[in-house]
Amino acid sequence: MKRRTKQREIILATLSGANGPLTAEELWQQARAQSNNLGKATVYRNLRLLVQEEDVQEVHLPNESTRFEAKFTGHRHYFYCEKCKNISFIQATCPVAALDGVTLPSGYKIRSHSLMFYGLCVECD
Amino acid sequence: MKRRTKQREIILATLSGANGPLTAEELWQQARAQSNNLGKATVYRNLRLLVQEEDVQEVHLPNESTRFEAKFTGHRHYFYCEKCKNISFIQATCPVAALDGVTLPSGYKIRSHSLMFYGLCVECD
DNA sequence: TTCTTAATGATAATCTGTTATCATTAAGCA
DNA sequence: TGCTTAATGATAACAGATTATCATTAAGAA
Repeated sequence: MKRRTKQREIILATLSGANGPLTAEELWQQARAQSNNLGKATVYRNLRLLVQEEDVQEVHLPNESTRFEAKFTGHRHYFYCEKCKNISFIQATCPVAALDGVTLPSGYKIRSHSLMFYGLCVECD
Repeated sequence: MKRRTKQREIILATLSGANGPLTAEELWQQARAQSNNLGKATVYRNLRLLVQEEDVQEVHLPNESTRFEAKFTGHRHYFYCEKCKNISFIQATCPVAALDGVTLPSGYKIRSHSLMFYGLCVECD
């Protein structure tokens, strides 16, 4: 039977507390603060499991390896700070949402989109 | 001294003729049609060179390895067809451009953005 | 045309991210 | 508490993309 482990709790808690999507590596580094001999394989194993169970979702961003974030049902975008290199969630009315479901003049039918901003975050500006 | 080779011409011509950004692998496959024993290392070498000289630019898209396209000075977006998996350029007024240079309420200063559409292309719809 | 050497093609090596292996640990039912 | 076995931690193995190596080829000045 499936077991509820301390490690999985920590992994999910770390993701839930993050203010942006994390790579497996970043997650491992942060989660180790709670469980100092946490194995990297355990992080990958649990991420796969959590994604299957839909408690966690993958995020694919330009020029970045796969990131993970705790389940979020809304629509939001990401902000990459060119100085500190951190990626955080950003709250802003989506200026593109109106296009979803639309067929462009060229004949392409849009089902969804991915929008990412680059610039300077609050701390770095 | 730097030499103008047949291989580099073919690589650049292939990129210029493409209707979307290509991965090094795709570029290699296509360019080999013109030069059937073109080496993959040559493709990588020339891509690096062409990027340095700014005749070619890299494009980083979500969940995709680095792609390359011939220099283009405007602003455009990409369309990923969920059926045929091809990525093509798309012409559309940018609904996000107005945000560039803007500082959001949260304090994030936007310098640029990356917008990508997912859906069905003309051939697949 | 000849000659120098930049560039090439083939392939081995490297790097990064992820998965498999396996002995050991611990979740949680009896 | 004891027992079964799912899950873990350490590490080797793997996969894909990119770079280095090196003998060979060919660009282009003389």
